Amino acid sequence: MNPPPSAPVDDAAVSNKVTREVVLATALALIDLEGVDRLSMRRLAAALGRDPMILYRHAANKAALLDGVAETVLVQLKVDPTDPDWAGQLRMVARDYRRLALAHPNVVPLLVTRPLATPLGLRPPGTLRPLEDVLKLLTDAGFSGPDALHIYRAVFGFLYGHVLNELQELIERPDEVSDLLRLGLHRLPIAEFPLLRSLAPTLAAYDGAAELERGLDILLAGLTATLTAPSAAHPPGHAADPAKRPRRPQSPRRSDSR
Amino acid sequence: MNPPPSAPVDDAAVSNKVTREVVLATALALIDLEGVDRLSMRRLAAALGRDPMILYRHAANKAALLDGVAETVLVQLKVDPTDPDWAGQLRMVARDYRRLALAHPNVVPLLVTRPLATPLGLRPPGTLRPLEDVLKLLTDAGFSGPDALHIYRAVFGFLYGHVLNELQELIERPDEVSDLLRLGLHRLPIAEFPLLRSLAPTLAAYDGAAELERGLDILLAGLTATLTAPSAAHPPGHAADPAKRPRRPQSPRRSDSR
DNA sequence: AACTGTAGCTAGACGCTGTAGACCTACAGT
DNA sequence: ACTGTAGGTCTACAGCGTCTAGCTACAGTT
Repeated sequence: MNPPPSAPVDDAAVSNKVTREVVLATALALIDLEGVDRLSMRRLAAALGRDPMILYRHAANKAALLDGVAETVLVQLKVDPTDPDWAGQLRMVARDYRRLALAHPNVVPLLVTRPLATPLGLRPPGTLRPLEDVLKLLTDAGFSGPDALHIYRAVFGFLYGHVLNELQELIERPDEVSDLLRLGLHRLPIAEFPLLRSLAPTLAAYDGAAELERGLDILLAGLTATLTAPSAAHPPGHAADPAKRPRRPQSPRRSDSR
Repeated sequence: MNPPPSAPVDDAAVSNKVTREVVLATALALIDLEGVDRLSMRRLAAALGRDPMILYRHAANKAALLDGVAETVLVQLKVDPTDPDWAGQLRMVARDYRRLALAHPNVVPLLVTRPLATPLGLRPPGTLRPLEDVLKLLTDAGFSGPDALHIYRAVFGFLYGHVLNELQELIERPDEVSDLLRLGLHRLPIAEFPLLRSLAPTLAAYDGAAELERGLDILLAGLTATLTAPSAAHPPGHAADPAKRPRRPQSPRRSDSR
């Protein structure tokens, strides 16, 4: 019955039914375009061609609406909890998360900030889906519950941090030629920030994807070394070897209620 | 004519000169107390017992004022770039950062969010001080500039992420007895989030300090393994020993420029 | 002694914000 | 015909950030 979603609702496309999805999609579009703090209920309503007050039919208040936007981005993060290659799967999730963050940089503040104000159980379910799925992935791979949680925290913690780092370095004035100028580093007193200034070319050549992979290399190697093999001290030397993964055969853990 | 208008809301001694430090300190106090979004220019001014417009004498606008608050917190992060034990020094910085974040949880959104809107060179200098100092620490230890930058990014990325993770899990209703209730996990449909619910006790028993140390163990070990000569660095495993750390007589590059 | 400059602060206003409350309309079920 | 409900609108209010103008107190100059 529904005609295709007809998403491009930017300038008052009227007469469309205003569903929650449309509201959130439009909000996301506006945020992508102008940033979070330029989004007001009235602007959003104007983009929908409606009265501001309809919005409150789909979100209790503005904060809830922003939670919804964060959720719509985060539900795109698919985890396959049946993948036997847990490390590879985590890698893919990490790449996916990075991709989402780069696609919606203006939403990242919401992504990292909103959960700080909301207890776990009250967060939008779409936000918790990846957590649950990763836990399933890891427990099925043989990790204990607490270890699975530990790995989740380590990987996603690193992921949050990486994304924030990468986005921070993205801000620049691309019209400038010299690296120093693009990054605004010329404003820094040379005497106080000699190294930072001298690293301008390196800063400008930041390769987020590679950096992410290297971090994951280290993290995953370290995690398996400390968690799965109880006695093995980590053998350093090589870093990237996504193919081999030590796996402990174990009967799949059933979902137990407490 | 008017004696100071009315009762100072906070502990503001009214007849005090309103300096930038006082403004920022009061703003920080208000944020610690009520959170960032309850801070308005008018409230802040009221806490100072003054007209809102004085604030613009010390900050160009509200965003700049928030930058100032973030800076006042961040300048407390001291790095000793002369410490020969670079890994130990990074550990201490990490612990310090975590301590600051826990002391001012409401400021953390500012800490991670504001740099996203400001190019490196335009950030408040206090914000960049730790970066420069860590770079000095690492280059003095023999790392190349790009490697130093890489290590900085890895450690601080992890640090950002860890702090966000830890603060997220802090939110709860402590009046509830059961872990499930405290975290609000009882609201989640059991069928969809079995693992998450079953891990309530583990979630509740989160030990942020230990988690940070373990992450640093992995990260620092992995970094030294991949970046320097394959000579073994300090052993991971157990963490807390801020006093002394094994030192590596490093050869490659000693850039002692000044 | 009067004049000017300036630093610190205040008063008022403007346009914008989030959202409460009343109200309207169209339609479904009884 | 009556009632309930979902969707939508209008008006209004308190609060927001910040612009402009102005006040006071004092320094230095003439």
